[in-house]
Amino acid sequence: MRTVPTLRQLRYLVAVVDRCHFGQAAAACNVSQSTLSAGIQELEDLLGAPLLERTKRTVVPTALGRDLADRSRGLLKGAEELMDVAQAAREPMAGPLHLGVIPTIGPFLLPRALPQLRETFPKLQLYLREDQTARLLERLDAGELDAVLLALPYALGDLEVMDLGEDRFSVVYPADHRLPATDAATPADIASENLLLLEDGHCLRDQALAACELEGARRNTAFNGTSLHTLAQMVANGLGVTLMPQMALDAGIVRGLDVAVRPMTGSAPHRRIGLVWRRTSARKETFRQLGEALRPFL
Amino acid sequence: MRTVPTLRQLRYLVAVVDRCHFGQAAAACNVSQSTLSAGIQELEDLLGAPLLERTKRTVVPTALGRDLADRSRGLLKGAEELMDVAQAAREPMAGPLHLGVIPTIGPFLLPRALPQLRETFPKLQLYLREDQTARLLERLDAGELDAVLLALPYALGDLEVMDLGEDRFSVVYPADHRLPATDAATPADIASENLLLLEDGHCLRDQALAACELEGARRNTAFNGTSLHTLAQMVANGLGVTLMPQMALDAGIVRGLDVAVRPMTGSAPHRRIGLVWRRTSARKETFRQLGEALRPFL
DNA sequence: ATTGATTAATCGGAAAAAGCGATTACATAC
DNA sequence: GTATGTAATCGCTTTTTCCGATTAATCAAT
Repeated sequence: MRTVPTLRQLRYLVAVVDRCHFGQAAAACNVSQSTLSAGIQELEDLLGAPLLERTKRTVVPTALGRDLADRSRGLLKGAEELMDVAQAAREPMAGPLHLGVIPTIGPFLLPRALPQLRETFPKLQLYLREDQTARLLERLDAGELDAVLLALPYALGDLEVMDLGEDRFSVVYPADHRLPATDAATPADIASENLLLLEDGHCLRDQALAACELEGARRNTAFNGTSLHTLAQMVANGLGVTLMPQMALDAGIVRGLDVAVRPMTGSAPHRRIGLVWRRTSARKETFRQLGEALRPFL
Repeated sequence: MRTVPTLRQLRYLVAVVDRCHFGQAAAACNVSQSTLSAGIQELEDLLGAPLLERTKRTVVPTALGRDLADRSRGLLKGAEELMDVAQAAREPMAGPLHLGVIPTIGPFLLPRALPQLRETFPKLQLYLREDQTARLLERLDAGELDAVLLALPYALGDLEVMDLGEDRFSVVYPADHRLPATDAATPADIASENLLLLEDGHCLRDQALAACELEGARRNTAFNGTSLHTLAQMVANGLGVTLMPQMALDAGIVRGLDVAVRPMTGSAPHRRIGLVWRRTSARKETFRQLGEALRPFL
């Protein structure tokens, strides 16, 4: 069991490397300059190599110093995470939680679910960010978000997923449309129509096509909607038909519009709603409970 | 800047979680039982949550305790790595180094290079392991190897690669073969022959085929060699022709065999020799110097 | 039930460390 | 030169860390 540097020493190192100034680094660490200076020297003695060049009037970290400072940042972050894990274990449903949501879920699910969430978890401070899946996952990876509420299937990286349930697609078409008013629409019905979809980047676009076993390549791209509300308007104006998730219909997205809605036959085309988080996250229990609380609203 | 646990406390936690016994854990940490006991309590106070269940006579870690112990192991390992990085910066070419080598490089390159390496880097303790690329990379990932000497192209993960140079393929055929004794062989020449290759799993098999722009699918698989030496014997016995890297020829693999060797025309088919290591490795400078020292032997 | 053995927690005091303020040493700017 | 800004050093105090001894609790054997 070798002697290793203390986190305190590493914190000092990081502070100096960041600022190239002992005095300021000491202030940032809330210790005196002499204390910090001594700490750095201990570290250099222990490692047996210089970490800082003190020539001239300025301090410059050596290559080794920079390398070790980088690694130290990681270690310090890991130590902070320990605190987070413990805090989350003590009170899973308290504190700030940064949640990402995609635009085809957020506006429909959250207005219904949030009041109940606030009541059930009064100490939870929920910060929401709405964006497309890819960008939310970037932020999740970067640690800016704690979890993301999105639609599956989607090629996720090394994340943990909690499946919250399915969300079926229905066909929305103009009320005076020639489609026979039978119970359910078939993929063939849709294939013969002018199918309106969200613009590229929305996962719903690909998921809807895949779920209905339709080819996306030869789609009419002249009429791409920027939101599900836009799409509904476009259908009401007779521009074509569209696929709409049940969640949006439940939220009344076609209320007041002169359109008709039909379920789809057969394999019950749907997307799945999932809550995902980093495999290393400190708050898995928090997410699990959050997911359970959201489930009834699907 | 929050208060975080000390590495010392984390070491205590890991020791207890591993052994479920304060006394043994204390002994393993070279401290008294009272010291360790106090350290654990500090940690529990700091985190505000119990890490160990002390009911009955036995100690059982809580779920949180296990989780934190896992994370702590990572942090402690990271701290040890700091020491390694510093040590490697002080004396790059000293200490133990576990190097993996593939079978189509090791037996030809190392006998020539090792004496010189030993002389140039007398303090380097080189431990060698010979295996196929895929398995070496697994061990590299697991931290059992520090670096791997292999042949490219190969689909590597997130590794750093140092290119050491190219290694050309030549055609080896029986001395009495009908091939005209022109200077160089073409891919077409080879395509019409019974081409002998190493058995599956050897990267050389695919690399040779790719470099010569030959399709591998319809190859005769009845005669797969288990080593380049075997292949050379098979050619001498008139079973077909084969592709041999220059490195093996230089090492005299066909010496005493009744075969002929011809270079290949055109795009000079070759594999590249590379030294790879983990992007997070503590000893990049060591590997760089090692690579430079190996280069002249290609 | 009593005794003995094992184990973790607790306590008092010693040793080590971490920290501070003041001072020194050094380089640069004026 | 002198003033200024900076890091290193020194003496001293406070805090932390650690140990050995003791206590309290549990379990096993009698």
